[in-house]
Amino acid sequence: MLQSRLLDAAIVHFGLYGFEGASTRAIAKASETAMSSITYHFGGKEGLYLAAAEHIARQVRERLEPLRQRIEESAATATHAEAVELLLAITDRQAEVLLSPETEAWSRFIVREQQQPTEAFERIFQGALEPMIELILLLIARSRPELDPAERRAMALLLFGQPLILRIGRATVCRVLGSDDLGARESAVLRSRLRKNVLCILSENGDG
Amino acid sequence: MLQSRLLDAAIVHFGLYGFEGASTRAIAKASETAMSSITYHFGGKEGLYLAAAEHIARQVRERLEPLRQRIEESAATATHAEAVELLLAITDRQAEVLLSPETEAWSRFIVREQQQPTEAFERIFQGALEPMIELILLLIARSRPELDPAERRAMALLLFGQPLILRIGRATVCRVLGSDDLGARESAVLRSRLRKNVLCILSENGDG
DNA sequence: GTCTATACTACGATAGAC
DNA sequence: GTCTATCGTAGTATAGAC
Repeated sequence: MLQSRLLDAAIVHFGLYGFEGASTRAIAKASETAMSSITYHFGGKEGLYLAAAEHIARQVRERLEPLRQRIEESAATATHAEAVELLLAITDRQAEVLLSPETEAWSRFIVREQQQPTEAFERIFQGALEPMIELILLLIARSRPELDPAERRAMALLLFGQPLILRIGRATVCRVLGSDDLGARESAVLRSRLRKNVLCILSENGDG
Repeated sequence: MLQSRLLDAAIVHFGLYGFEGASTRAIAKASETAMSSITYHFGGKEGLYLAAAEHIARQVRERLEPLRQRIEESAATATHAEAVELLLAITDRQAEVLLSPETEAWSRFIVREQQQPTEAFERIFQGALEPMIELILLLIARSRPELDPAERRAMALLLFGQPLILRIGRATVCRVLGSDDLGARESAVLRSRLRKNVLCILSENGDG
């Protein structure tokens, strides 16, 4: 489908070169169509950009959906141990998604929007990031009810942020692990360590 | 000084718009000079880009230097508690730097290079990131000698990565904290929570 | 709906005045 | 060292054929 080919190419190009740097000619060429198709289907470069943001949000949401349903069903009645287990499931799933090659282009797009938010950030935030963070907050409220709300939010952000280096600092991760890319071995070590970190943070036996 | 004005403007523009998206005309205008000064001083757009990367690496290194010296002096003989204290000092300093407004432009530049590394990444990595991670590794080796080297590297990366959301996910952090920017109150909560997280991870009383 | 052709603007590099 | 002027290339948008 032409529109979907254009959206995929748009995410790659906007992610790599930014809104200004990307060229509608190149996006059209990668989608094997003429540049003016973009005007026709999306109204222009800006319309394509916003549609690309929504395309990303939709796909991220779809990947989260099974886990979200599972959590919404059980969060209200979960014990401390169950809440911790669900939090581990979220961060591990997040790491899995961020480690998988197909999210590379999405990530580049989202990171640009974080650094300099436009209308597109709003769509990605509300469509993908906010639901995920709300889930994390819900589970933190059950597993660490003694913390005050501001600290729970800080904790949610830091938990959510921890796996981000796997994608956003990819070049550094590879260099430090002495590997050209993150294969099964490297991924396993990173995810295992991430899991232990999350567990430590949630049980908080430090003198915190 | 003209060269330094050009470098500062270059970091801002390359960070915002990427290498292709940034315009040498705009950089020259922001530096109140003619575009051909860039050719004269840096040989062209690419030369300016690499010089900007080195400028960033140098400034990051300078900010780390006092802490680095303190750690190099004491790391070899540090007790477990001292090593943990120095690690807390590193991540807290990192958070402080990432929260400060002046690193906004650097961050945008570095993040672009992480996502799509060029020769400029090499200069930033060797000049700024690698020294910092080596310090973290040194201290982890002293505070958690029982871990095998691969896991120590994974731990160093995740510890190093945890504060990154403060800068890279700034738009999300602000939205979740319900604040337009990160003032003293928000920064204090985040840094305090970060400190507790690092402490938990290093003492590892989870079942990990 | 998708194409080609074209109008207009902005880019980087460079030559040459001072 | 810094400027202005100019060249060739590439960008977006749009009109109109089919």
